[in-house]
Amino acid sequence: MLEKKGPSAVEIADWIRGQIRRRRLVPGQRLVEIDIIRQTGGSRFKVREALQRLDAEGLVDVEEFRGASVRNATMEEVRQLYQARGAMEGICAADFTARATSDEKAELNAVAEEMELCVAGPSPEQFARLNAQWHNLIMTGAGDHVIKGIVQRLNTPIHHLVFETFYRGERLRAAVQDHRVVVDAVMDGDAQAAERAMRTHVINGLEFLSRLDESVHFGED
Amino acid sequence: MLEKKGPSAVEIADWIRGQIRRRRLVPGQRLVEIDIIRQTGGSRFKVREALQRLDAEGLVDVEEFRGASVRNATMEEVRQLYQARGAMEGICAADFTARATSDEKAELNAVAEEMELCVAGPSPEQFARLNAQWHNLIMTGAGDHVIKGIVQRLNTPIHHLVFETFYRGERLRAAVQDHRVVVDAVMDGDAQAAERAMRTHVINGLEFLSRLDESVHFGED
DNA sequence: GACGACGAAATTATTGACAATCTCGTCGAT
DNA sequence: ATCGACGAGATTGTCAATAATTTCGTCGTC
Repeated sequence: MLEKKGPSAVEIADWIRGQIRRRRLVPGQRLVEIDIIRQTGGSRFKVREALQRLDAEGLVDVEEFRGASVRNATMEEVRQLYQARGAMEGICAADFTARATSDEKAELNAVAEEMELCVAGPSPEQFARLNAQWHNLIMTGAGDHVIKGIVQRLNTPIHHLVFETFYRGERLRAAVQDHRVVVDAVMDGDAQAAERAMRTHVINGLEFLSRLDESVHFGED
Repeated sequence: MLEKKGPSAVEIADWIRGQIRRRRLVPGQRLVEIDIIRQTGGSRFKVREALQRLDAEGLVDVEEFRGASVRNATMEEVRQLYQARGAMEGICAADFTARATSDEKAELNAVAEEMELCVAGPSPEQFARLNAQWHNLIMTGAGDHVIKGIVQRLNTPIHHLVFETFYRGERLRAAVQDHRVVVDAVMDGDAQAAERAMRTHVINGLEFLSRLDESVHFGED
């Protein structure tokens, strides 16, 4: 799976995180050490260290003598993760407005325009890729690398939920409109407005998800 | 050190985190496995798992074949941690306003009043204890346990910095005033105002620290 | 005296064997 | 047929021995 002779604990954790993001590992599923050792080629020490890292992140649950399993986030937990993410990405939007170069702002605008075209095409994967690129551009251009790291860790448990919403055309259209408001504020140099718009955008995603949850309850096991 | 026969990785991590918070372990200092094993009574496995947890938190730096050392936060890192903390505690203040019981609000007010009396007495430890209690009351009463967990993890690298500011009378008086504004907004039921006030309060702490840093540079090694 | 190669000491990483614990199916008594 | 005790298998926890790597002091050469 990994070509190097000895993957580090971080690399193994990344691998497991990737499996969870792709839904190859689903909430509640047990993570048996031996299987991970076989699939990653890591030593037992490294695998257990990786599991502890993920437990510290809140992504898996490690219990004494019972091993690790993928944690199942409750709707309340999801709500708080979205709230936190909205607040932190809001900060980044404000910092981006104040600190990003004009090249970076132009690129942000370009990606937003590409997403506007992508709304029509029925490709959630493409839209999700552009969406991640757009959000990352802002956090990187803002220079808030610490906050970016926090957001990305917070995102893992809700990653598939975000993706889920991209199958709904109404959500795509709303997201594109939200992005436009953010980009406009950035271009105007209005940091406060950019922050508000970004936070609103993320909370909109949460509320869309809540309505979905009420009718479908796809997050249970 | 710990009375139980086998402390878990979480307990060892807590112990190390406590040592760092008390400045018994300072940034740059190396964490030798054998020493931690002797002091905590944990097994080698558990100690290494604990170090990985702390590395995931960003509190220590684990390098291949070189072991762990306490990370040294830059001023820019501190700024981002404060920004994130301010945003998240702001959310909690809003949620507290909307969701806390009147008993909890009364207790918050009581602690704030106790702090006002404590400004005169020259006991930074007592003030710090009350301060932590006040902030925790809000996060707990808001029901935002996930966010509370995030904030507490973010806080560790800057804990001693916060404490440092409590030796300055001007900071104590300013903090007490900030708290008063938050409590008033909570009592008025104005969630938005509570959020703004809380965020301002945390950012004020950061700015006080920045001014301190410019003149003293006590954070270097 | 400065510089670099060498090697001993310290520390971390890996491995295998074994102990402790949990899970789950089976069997027997009522 | 139902319930509980028992035990085999699976999985995790611990320990000790060894390998791999870094660190740092020493020595020799220029």
